[in-house]
Amino acid sequence: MTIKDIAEHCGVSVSTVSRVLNNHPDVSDTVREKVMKTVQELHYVPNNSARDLVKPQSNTIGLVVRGLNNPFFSSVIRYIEKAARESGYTLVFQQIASGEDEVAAGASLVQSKKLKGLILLGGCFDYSKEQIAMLKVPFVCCSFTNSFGKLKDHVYSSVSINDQKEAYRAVEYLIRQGHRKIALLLDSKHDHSISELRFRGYQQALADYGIPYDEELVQETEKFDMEHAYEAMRQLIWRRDDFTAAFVIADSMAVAAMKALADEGWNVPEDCSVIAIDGIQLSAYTVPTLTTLVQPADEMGRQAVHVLTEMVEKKAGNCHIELETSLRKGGSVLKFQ
Amino acid sequence: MTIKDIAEHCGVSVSTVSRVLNNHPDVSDTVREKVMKTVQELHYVPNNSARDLVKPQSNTIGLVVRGLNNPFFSSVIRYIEKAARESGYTLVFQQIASGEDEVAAGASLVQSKKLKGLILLGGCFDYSKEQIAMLKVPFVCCSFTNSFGKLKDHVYSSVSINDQKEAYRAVEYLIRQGHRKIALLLDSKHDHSISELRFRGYQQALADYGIPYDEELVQETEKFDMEHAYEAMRQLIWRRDDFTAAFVIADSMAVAAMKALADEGWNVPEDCSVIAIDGIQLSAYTVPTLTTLVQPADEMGRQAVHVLTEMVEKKAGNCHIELETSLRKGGSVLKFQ
DNA sequence: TTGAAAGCGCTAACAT
DNA sequence: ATGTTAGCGCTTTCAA
Repeated sequence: MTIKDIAEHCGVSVSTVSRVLNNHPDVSDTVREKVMKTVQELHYVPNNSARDLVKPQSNTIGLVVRGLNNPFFSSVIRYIEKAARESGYTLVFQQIASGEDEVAAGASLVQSKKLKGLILLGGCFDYSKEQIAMLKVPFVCCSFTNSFGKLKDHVYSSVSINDQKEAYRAVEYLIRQGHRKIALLLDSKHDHSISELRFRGYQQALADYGIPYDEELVQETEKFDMEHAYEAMRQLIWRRDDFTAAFVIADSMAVAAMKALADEGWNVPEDCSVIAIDGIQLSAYTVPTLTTLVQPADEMGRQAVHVLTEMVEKKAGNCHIELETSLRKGGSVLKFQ
Repeated sequence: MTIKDIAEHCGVSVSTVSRVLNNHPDVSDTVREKVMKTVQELHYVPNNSARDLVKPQSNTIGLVVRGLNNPFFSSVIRYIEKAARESGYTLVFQQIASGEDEVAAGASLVQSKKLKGLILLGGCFDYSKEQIAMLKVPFVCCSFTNSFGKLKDHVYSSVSINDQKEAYRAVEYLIRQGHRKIALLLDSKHDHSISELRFRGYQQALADYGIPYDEELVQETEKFDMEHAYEAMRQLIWRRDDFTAAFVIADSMAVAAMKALADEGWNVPEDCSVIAIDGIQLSAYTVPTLTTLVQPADEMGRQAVHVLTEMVEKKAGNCHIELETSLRKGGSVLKFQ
């Protein structure tokens, strides 16, 4: 079933059918209707490969995800797929291990699939110009920005929260509840990634409120992972028992940390308040409900696609969208007296 | 950068380059090496659209997911993508709302993208022959089978647990712990889907152990969703307070149910034991840890891809793989005295 | 072992 | 407003 069959059925030429299919204006209504009807009747579906071959680019955008074990990403992916589909794009989707190079993976995907654009979800923060040059299509960094690289703002786009600022808000919230011994549970202090940014926010909040930085209260998990977060929290507890609150850099890790606290006989929030950033659905159903700064996953996904398609369709250039979180008050934070 | 450029660079014809690229045997080693080297140097990546156009089919398989708000599916998707990639296939991925027809969605995806095969994750249980005929490529039902349809086993493949049997096991486990007043929290009793199968397992376990079926202990949530599960559990509690255990058909819903119990002043497991089926990572970190029958998400994903590629490559025909869950004992179930 | 050439289904320039 | 036709990049006969 090809365009030729349709043409023959209607007694018109292939180009006319093509015009109808592509909504070109210069086709008579009679012909247009007839073609449309035949298309319906014969269940004709255009062959995308042929289309892609002749068109300079396809109608496909790529999504390269780093760190799919982050439940927060799952929901962002949902919204990205939804937005892409609704904008008439197909999504090809590839996840990569944390050690791999998402730019290289993306570049090869772009070339082989003739992608119109790329969304990188959860990537690195230090791309170089050379790496970017490999990509050759518009791309959007989703949930992160090039904070540690030397890229100029106008060579790439991003949609994310301001990690440092939001971490600051989280810690500030604890401080305003009276806490001064505030532990921090993070991936790594120097990973040139989200973790490092949130670490800075933590440090700055302490500094601004005149609380001395205590290195022993900062616990790295090494890996972004509930298992490691659980273990890390236990280690922290064994080392110190004088903190009254903890900021954990992600909801999933916070859930694991609360579990570790409970297993060690600590009550949350009476013995230790916990706050995090993300706002996954499940952390609203823990006991107690996790207090967290909710990232707008839906808007993040939608904006990522929107920004990308605007660039792809040349309606707009690169831009950087900074989203705000919203505080979801749970039961995991208590005023400290 | 096309095959022609490579050919010119090497002073050979395009067909020779094509042969090298496709691992055809009849190419001299000298030429083969030279071509390979040039491909590397020039960073040549084949244009898939052109390839797909000339080949009867592409190297792409499709994944149609129904019900992405199920966290269990997130991990299955991960493994499916991984397995597909490692087998040399690209994955296009589309989610559909619960009201939509995944077979129609799949059929159109197949035709437009020239898919070699399709994986349906979390679909209906009552496909008809006519629907299946639309698909035209091998497909695998992942996490479900055609239990309520009239399909013959040999016209489709499936990879899933035996929902009825596993539900039976879950309830049996509670009974063996001494429980006799066992509540059930499910999606719907008659949805021709997983929910209904697990409902049957529940009923049968009760019957086999001589426990009368008590309709009031069965609570439907209407929607597969934590919010609805939470509300449903509260309704159940308001109606009855004499059950000592509950079987919830999914981990995510069980977490919400435990929260509802806690919010109503019930202690889990002292006042009510809870067991579920799925085994998502997060439910291992609730307080208490959820006791659940863990579905092997990794094997499910891997097998789905394996079964599909075997069919696609004509190495094997349709088959049905039944996976077993494994009991993960948490703290949510207590012996009833 | 290699090359020449046809053609996959479609779009768009060009012609009418 | 519609038809004719040249390719898009690749694979695969067929011929050498």
